[in-house]
Amino acid sequence: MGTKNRIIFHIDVNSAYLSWEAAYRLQHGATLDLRTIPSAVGGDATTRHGIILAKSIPTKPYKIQTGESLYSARLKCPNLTVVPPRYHLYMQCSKALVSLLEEFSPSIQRFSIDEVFLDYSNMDIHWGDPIDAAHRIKDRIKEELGFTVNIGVSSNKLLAKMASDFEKPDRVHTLFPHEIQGKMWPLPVEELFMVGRATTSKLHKKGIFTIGQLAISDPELLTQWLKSHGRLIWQLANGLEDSPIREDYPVKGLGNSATLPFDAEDRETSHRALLSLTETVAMRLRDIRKFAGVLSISIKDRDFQSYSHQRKLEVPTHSTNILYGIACELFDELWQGQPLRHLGVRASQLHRDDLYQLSFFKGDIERQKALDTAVDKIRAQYGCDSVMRSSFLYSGLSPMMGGVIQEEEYPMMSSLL
DNA sequence: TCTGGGGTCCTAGGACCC
DNA sequence: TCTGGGGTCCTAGGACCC
Repeated sequence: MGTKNRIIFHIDVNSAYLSWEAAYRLQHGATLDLRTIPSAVGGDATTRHGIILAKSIPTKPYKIQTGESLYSARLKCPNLTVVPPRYHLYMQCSKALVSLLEEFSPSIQRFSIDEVFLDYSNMDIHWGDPIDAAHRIKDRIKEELGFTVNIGVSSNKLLAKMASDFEKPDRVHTLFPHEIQGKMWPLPVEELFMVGRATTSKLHKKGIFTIGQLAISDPELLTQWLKSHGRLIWQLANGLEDSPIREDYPVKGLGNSATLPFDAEDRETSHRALLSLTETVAMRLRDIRKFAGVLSISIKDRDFQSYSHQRKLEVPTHSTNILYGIACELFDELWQGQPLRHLGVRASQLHRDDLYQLSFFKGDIERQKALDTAVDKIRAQYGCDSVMRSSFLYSGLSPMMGGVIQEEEYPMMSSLL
């Protein structure tokens, strides 16, 4: 990777879930464009998933935040139109976006479902001036896919990402190093990537309110005070960032968690929820041919207090039954008896699933593997609900909890961009 | 019926070893 | 005896991102 004269694009779908929903509905006969009215994509409050996942630009005056409860959003904006999410649709839209972008550069990093970095360095011989090319890309996405994006253009990923966050929608913005003082430093410090709620409040207490004030602070003092994070945000405030576009890199861990439709008050119900989550996690592990080296469970009680417990496995595995057994042991060691709102299961320290160590349990491993393989095949052919454990009948719990099964697992965001 | 679910990375303390 | 110190591994919790 050349360090000089890189040209990086950051493509950010405007109000992604909502735009995708609106585009899909228009293509299927709807006459009203959700993007033109105060509207939001939100979860189902009756099953305690009632939060705002995405909101339209006309909701701006109401100051509704993503992640806020529907209840509170409707207090702020009584005529808010809320539609339920369709994650499979959003993954298809994301995929279509990436496919289109791949025409313009071989070096692309999918940063999240709705954000992509594209390395345009040396691509001007094919597609011309970067700013012109960014406009053409943006316009093609609008025409061919039916939704708008912002494109940020700069010489590194951080600045490109900050640029794409400027005025929306359907815009191309630049933020080259010489523009940092004028365009980025006046912004509130909380708008800097990696400055979240906790850091914002600490910075405010020290009188730092803008990105510029952070940038001219003493990096040594920031480092003493906020450890490595202090140095990181000082560098980002100064536009100093040089990470490469990472086309593919290994997934570090994967997990599923869910807020239950009702509190789990007894051990059996919690175990059943853990089984449901473990089914999904283990199937995903098998799908990417990885063993879990560590299994973690997490719980959240009525007061939103979270606890977690994890264990390194003596023998890494992706067997549903073995992982479920460990999840239950971890749960029994962790749970204090209080009603639980939320449970999670997560696998980390992933290892390749070939070349596993010979052990006394090899016969058992092979037997578990044969069972899992059979179930995976049936589910692939007839759907996830074609095979389920009888304990889920009449339990009020889904046999495979945890969002969407991805077609391809790809790693999501890292703080290193 | 107020508060989701998917990730990555860092820190701090204790165990353990030399 | 009156209290080393460096290194690694493991675990829990918290910060951040979308």
